[in-house]
Amino acid sequence: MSRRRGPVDAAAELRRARIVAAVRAIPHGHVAGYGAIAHRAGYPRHARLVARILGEYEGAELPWHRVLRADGRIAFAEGSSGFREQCRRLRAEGVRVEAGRVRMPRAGDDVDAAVWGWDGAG
DNA sequence: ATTCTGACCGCAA
DNA sequence: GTTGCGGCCAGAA
Repeated sequence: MSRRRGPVDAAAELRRARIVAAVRAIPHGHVAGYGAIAHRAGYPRHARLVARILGEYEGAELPWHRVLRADGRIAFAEGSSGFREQCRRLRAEGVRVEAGRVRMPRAGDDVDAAVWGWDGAG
């Protein structure tokens, strides 16, 4: 293949691998923000890259549904198939979703506190 | 190189 | 609570 094997591709693959690993590390029944995942993967300010990568893994074995926006809202447009699917999967593992959003501690102050923050259902 | 896009983020009003 | 806007950065055209 004529696929480039240079350092740029290598770096991109590493980013992808680290981000996927961070997503897989989210415990069952918990959620995390795009930015938090990026930060934890070692790439702060790469929230949009996380979103992009999740899209590539659509359907693959990856708990993509546990990734939400920083404010706890589902990133898909309300009513879209993606929105409904994510909502369904979250509820299936006991996460409380109200009006397309999950209660999350505020990101920004203490990143670590926000990373695996969950809805507090119980 | 330049331009456009996006499952985003933070802050201000 | 909401909306708007600038900032952010990798990928694709």
